[in-house]
Amino acid sequence: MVVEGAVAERLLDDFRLLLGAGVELVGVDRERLADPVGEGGLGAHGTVDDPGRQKGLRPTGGVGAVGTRPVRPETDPYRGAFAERSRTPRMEFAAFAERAERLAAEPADIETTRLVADLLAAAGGRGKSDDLATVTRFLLGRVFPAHDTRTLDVGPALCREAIARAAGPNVGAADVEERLAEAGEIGAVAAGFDFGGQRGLAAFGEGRDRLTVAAVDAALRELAADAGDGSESRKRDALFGLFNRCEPAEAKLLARLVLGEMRLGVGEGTVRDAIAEAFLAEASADDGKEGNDGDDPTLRARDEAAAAVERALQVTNDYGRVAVLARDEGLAGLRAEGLAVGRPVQAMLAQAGTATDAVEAFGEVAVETKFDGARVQVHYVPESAAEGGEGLGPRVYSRNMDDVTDALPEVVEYVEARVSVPVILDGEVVAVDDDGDPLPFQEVLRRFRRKHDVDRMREEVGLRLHAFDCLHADGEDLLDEPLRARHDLLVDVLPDAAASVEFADDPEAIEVAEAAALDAGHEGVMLKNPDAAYTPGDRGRDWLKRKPDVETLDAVVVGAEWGEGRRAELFGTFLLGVGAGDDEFATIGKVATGLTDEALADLTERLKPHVVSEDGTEIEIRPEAVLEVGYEEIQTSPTYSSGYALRFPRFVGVRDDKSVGDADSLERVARLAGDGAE
DNA sequence: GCTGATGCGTC
DNA sequence: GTCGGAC
DNA sequence: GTCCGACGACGCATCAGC
Repeated sequence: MVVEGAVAERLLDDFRLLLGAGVELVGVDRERLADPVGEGGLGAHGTVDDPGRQKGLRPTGGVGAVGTRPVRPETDPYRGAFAERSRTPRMEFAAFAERAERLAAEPADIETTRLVADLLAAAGGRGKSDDLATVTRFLLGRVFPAHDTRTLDVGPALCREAIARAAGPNVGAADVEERLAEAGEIGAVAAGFDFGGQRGLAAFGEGRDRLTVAAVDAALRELAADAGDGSESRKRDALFGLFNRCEPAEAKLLARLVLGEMRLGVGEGTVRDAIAEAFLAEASADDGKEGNDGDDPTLRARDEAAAAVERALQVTNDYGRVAVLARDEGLAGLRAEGLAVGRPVQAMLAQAGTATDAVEAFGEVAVETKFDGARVQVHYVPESAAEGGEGLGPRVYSRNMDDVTDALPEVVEYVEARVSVPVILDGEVVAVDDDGDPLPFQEVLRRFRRKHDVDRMREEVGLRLHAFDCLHADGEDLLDEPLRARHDLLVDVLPDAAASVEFADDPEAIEVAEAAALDAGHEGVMLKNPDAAYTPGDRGRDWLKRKPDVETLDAVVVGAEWGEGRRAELFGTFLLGVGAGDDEFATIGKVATGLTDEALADLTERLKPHVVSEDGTEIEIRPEAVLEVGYEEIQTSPTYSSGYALRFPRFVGVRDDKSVGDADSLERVARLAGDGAE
């Protein structure tokens, strides 16, 4: 184990604190001591959550801060919760790993939810420990909640190196890579080495050096906070130290955790339901007396509990926090987590659908332009509208709730100039040229998360906000209002600038609108239910997105990569080329989706004999097979030799009727890229 | 100071 | 983002 | 319907290494 100076210092502090506080050493559960001493005290204190250590702003709201009161980005509602961390037994990382194994092995949804609920209950029995938030996030492969700017900055490469080091002097990064190719999954690779488990630091506390969930969490938070010169090797050291203390099952979980790929078959939906099941069961039971199958009160209560958890997640986007809230404050506490200006909400999402689908489902359809940009949410409390307090300058959040305000001064100015009441707006930021015409999505990317030279780039690529929804206006929360009403209010708060909507009740009219949108250079149209509420985070049927049917290209397979996970035994990706004369092929991208298991197996078998060379993950394949590949758009590419790449490539079929010479040519691709018409 | 590798987040 | 598979 | 995982391209930020 490597203990950095700061950690060591804190360890000592921690110990002094314990003694200084007059904690009785006699008769104290030995586990209470084993934690701060044996494992280095990494997780035994609240300092890791010190807001001062954060890289960026963490704009949040106080509990129940509904209405127009701005929430200062500087406040941190987590502080209180973590300040009271108890020094009580912690869940061992091995125990978590063991339960994770069982989860991964469980195929049935309902049983999975129960297992997760059990795990949450074990991690956070009320008043016993505070592993609940951590375990909840870990289950989803996260150390930090989604709405938190911190990142580990540890990816596959660094992880492999750390594993190699922990595996011993005879193991190099290349060996790890080889095993990865074999196993198809980093967790299995990590579990395959003997890292020494708990033997390493047996000197401490009679061999009690087992990793705890809290220790892993704290170590990863330390690691995330590191930056600057030498940080990469320090991160590698830290990770190495952790692996060194891992039994195989723990190593597997740790590797997956740092890469955010838990592969437990447990996602957000499962955790959401499990939180309700674990901590709101009493609420359900209270309501549920007798059962009549039509409207079973037990079921209704369960739905209510799940709904309360869901709503709290929509506004906080922090699974750990919501789990704690559900446990400690129940339904009432969850329901108190309302909308707050200054705290981003999950964005409402759309499914694919056609004009006919929309008309059939909604009758009258709200038709909007689908812009090819980046989704943003704008929160603003004008100085003049702040009740007594200060206003909140416009804050702009990405779909993932990252604060992107600084990169988008146009949006800030635009909103400041027009809006005079507190608002939460939903919209899309698009890149535009000097005439205001839309530019390709790639141009948006050049601006979106930029930190440097924002003003200079502004001259080159302009941005424009198209606001299309309003979640809060002048003290009123609008989530439950129908789209129609929300749009009316949007027009009220942004008089000359709200994105336009037109209403249509037949598919032909919608198609006309779609053609007009495409003609103007946009991506397609959104078809929305005018009577639907705004359901954050939901990809339901109330919003449909309609884009032109995919175009296809016949391309030659010139390479492949081995798959991971369920595709470990197969090629998972195919490198594509188009004819560039003289039996040469210029690469134009890779395709990996759209293949059924069967098609993938067939292609793998068929192409294996044509493998020319294998270099790490890269496999070169003799041009032999032609694939029909669908795509959304042809982009210019700095990566591929053709100079072009396909956006959203997907496998459509094998063109057995075509030889490689009949595949599409670079010439044709260039023509298609030119103006979309041949 | 520059370049390439790596990681992250947008679609 | 897209898509297939499992439930 | 919903959830989950196995994957695509791009551009910016950051760090290592020259």
